[in-house]
Amino acid sequence: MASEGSGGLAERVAAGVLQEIDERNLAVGDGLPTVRNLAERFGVTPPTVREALRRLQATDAVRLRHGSGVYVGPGAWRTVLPNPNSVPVRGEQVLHLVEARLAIEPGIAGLAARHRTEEQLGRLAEAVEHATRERVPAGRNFHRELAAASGNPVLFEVIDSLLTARREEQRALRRRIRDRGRDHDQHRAIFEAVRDRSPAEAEELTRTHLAELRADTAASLDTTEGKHR
Amino acid sequence: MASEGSGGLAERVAAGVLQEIDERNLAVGDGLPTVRNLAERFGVTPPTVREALRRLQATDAVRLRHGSGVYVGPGAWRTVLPNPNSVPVRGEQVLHLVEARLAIEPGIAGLAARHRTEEQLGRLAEAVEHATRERVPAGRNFHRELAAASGNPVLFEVIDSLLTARREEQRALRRRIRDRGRDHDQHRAIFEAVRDRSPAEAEELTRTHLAELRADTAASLDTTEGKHR
DNA sequence: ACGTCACCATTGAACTAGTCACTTGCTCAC
DNA sequence: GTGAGCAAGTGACTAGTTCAATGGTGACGT
Repeated sequence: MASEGSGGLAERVAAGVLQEIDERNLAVGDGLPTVRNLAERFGVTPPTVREALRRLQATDAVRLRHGSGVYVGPGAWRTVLPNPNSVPVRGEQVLHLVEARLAIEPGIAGLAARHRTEEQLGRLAEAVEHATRERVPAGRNFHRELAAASGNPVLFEVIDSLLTARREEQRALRRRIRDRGRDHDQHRAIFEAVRDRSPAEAEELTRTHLAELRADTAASLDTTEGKHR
Repeated sequence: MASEGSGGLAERVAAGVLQEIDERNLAVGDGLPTVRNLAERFGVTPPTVREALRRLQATDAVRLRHGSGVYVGPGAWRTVLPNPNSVPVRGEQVLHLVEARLAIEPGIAGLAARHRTEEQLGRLAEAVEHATRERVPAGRNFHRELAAASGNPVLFEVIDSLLTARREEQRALRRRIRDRGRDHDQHRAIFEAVRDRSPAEAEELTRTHLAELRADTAASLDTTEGKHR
């Protein structure tokens, strides 16, 4: 009796849940009805609802907390996502990842220097400070905040996806190849260019920063894979 | 009895399936074991396997064909994906989408002019010709081939994601605002710059091409939403 | 000998019914 | 007031079964 949409039942339920999130203007963290409730609401059984929720969970559109409930996640409104299914990856791909950032991020830095707000600048400053103080991972947060300061959420999502993808491989690589000091100095320089609204300078600093990262990555790959190639 | 990994059973099964795809060097289109087979192999029941497969289906890592079997999809090795759950979107986001492309694609055109192979050039030429001949959507294929010619699969995935996301909204917009003739001329000009290995020219032509698209999109949004804002 | 079509085994899709395990909040003893 | 513990609610998973789509196989007609 149900409307014969396209695709399976689970897909239609997923679309329905998403539609409800949109119509009721639910925000991230808000709770959804229980699985059983959704099941009878859509005229299907719990396992089918679970399939639909798994599909939405893959893109972080919903979050399932065992024993608690189903909640809205931040992935519902994104246009581009990192692949949540990390297949082990060839070293060559890590290099492609860095080169993609080298192609994209300088322009973003330029946009950030032009369109940043005071609040975004503050968050960027905090990222620089935090990394200097704590001596932790550093890079990830800085580059995310830089992308956020561009004012374009889609660009932020792209950079966020590139930084998230293959995070573990990147971490393993960077652990042995980079001295953090230079990273921090370069980050600070980029920050200052953004603060002073100097697009060209921010762009160029970001380009050299990532070019060095690429060179280090390539060098590391040579020494790592050189023996069996 | 199973190893207490992290997350639910379905998540572990999904990881296991993915691992098997990787270990057995399966290619896109290859068939996977049946649901029942996978179920007993992982020591779970069919519904749980189905949940895992739904999760993988969301990113196009596997494809389920009713009555036939489960097959490997192209999404298993991607690093960035378009959001498969299209929530209706505000017009402002469409503008952000175009502006993101404006920030990213010129650099890609430059890379394509530098690193293109003859085969990639041929595919790009075919995209231009096909659009001119058939008078069909055009843009999508051209920009995809252009990104492919950059030689960086990650950049291709980024552009592909931006073109896929909100495809219907973009189509609806472009239908009324663009005369295809100018699009084709500009595409052809970009193609010639790539063919002649002129990075700077390819970059600049792409920039103006997308800048015009952005302007048209912005104008269209004004007339569309102007009345109720 | 060759092509066409009906048939059927295989396989995914979904349901029903039920058990298990985790979370949370409330109650009650201290 | 505070903490331990109980109990209701909820998601996670199982087991067995029915339905529907696919794709190959073999009979049939040409």
